[in-house]
Amino acid sequence: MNHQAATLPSGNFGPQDPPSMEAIATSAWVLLESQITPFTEVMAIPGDIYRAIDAGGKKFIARNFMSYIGKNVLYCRDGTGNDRYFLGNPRTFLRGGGTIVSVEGTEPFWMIRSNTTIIEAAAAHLGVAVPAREKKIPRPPNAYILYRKERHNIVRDAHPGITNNEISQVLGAAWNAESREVRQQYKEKSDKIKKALYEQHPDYQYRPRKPSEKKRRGRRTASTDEEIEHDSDELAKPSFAD
DNA sequence: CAGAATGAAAT
DNA sequence: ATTTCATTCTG
Repeated sequence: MNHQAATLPSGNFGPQDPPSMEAIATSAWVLLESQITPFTEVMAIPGDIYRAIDAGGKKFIARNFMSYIGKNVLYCRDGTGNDRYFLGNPRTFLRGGGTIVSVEGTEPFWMIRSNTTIIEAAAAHLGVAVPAREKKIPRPPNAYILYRKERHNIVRDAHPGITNNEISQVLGAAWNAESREVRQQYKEKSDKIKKALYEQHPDYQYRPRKPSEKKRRGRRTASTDEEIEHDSDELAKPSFAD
């Protein structure tokens, strides 16, 4: 990191002496990237750096970060008085206690609960690859899943009162006993389905939830009383001091 | 939701 | 190496 924040040209510099906007954005990204952890959902960008980056650079950074968190992102100005901006998924901002207000035809604004003032929002739509409301695309079924799906009812009818778990055991054994040819056929089927999915959703990407916060929406489980999920909010959520 | 089976894909 | 989730449905 040879470029420090202070080194970055702040504000305006003539078009005659452009220190390469690309270089600025790139070094800014390098700097920002260092603050990314597996739990990062929101990135804090120092005001001077933010202002030194042009629209293209912001887009560039936004894209990079998007690929990190796999979510749509939005720039927001910090409303707590700190000279910095946040980049992250709108939902995360909401979770932090803020409110994003979007007036028709206008760019979205971000408001902080404790603040009556509307904070100006920066660059909104990154106008790309963000299908806005991309519904959750189910991951494609693998060969065995297809196999099981097919015979589920069959086995079910053949064994009154059989439980699903048992069906899984039965079909699991059947699957392993199946010839390579047969399994290969299902494999091809699954590949075909997968391929179709990728064609239909070019930007589809499997994104498993963070290990251990599985099928649990909103709540925290302390089954064994182990360490409670160290909230990814720690870093994710901009701290709003009242 | 857990769970049971397998496998793909992500971390 | 480990974890999620895709399929299905009862408990």
